[in-house]
Amino acid sequence: MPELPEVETTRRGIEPYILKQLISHITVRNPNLRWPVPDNISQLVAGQKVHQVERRAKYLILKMDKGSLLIHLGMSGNLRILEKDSAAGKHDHVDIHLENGKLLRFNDTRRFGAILWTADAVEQHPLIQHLGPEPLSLTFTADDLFNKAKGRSVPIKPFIMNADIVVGVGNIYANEALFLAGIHPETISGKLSKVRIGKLVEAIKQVLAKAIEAGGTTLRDFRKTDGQPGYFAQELNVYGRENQACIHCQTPIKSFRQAQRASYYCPHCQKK
DNA sequence: ACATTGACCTGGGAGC
DNA sequence: TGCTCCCAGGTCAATG
Repeated sequence: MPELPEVETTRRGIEPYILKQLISHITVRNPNLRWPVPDNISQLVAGQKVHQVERRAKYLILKMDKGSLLIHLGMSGNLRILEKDSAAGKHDHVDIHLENGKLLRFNDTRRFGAILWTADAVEQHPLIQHLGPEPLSLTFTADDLFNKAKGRSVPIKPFIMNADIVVGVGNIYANEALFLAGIHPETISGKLSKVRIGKLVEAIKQVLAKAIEAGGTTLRDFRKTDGQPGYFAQELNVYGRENQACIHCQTPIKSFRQAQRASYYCPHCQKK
């Protein structure tokens, strides 16, 4: 479900309800997520206050008194704020109870998500430590991406989806950014000029920023924490638009499988 | 070090 | 209706 804009939308949705609140306890109905939810998670977290609600890549980080709670939504995860006695459905795996009577509920059909605790600085955590720059930060530049692409033979699409290179760019926004930059998804990363890499960097920033503004992209099950869909789906130019006319030249959008993911592009506007 | 593929899991839709 | 197959927003681990 979520790429960076959807995770950021979720962060903004939950922050007002959990910031400066005390967590009373955590209920785990099914600990079998991508990694097991620690069986003592409730003892680890109970009684602590939430000091900050951050996002790093697609991780949500709740900074507490004695450490941080790391939450990843995987492909199908979502978080909702509910009243404490709300009935739990089939895929409502974890409830984080607040002392104010609300609860933060983690729902994840496919269970690719994760809820983990770390007592150390999150930057040192093995899942965080290797991550590349935030795409919307000043550290993500044409120079940075160009230097990383040097000598690399991977096609540009899987390259920008690699979180070691830059974080937060999933399948939807990789397709969209490449369209905006006029770059064919199969272009060899190391063969792109600095100018074209610069266009790509700007396209990634633009598409992610606009998607956050729109509250993310709702395709199937993504919902903001208030239950409303995100509205970026109507601004998609290529993703999911196979055989439909390109908005610039009317050429039918093409689709193919690349690194086991669906890629979409305009054969006229996007060159290798 | 880098590139590629498989694996995890559930549900929805297409086709027969 | 029901079965089988393919697909889905992520990303780590294993393999060359």
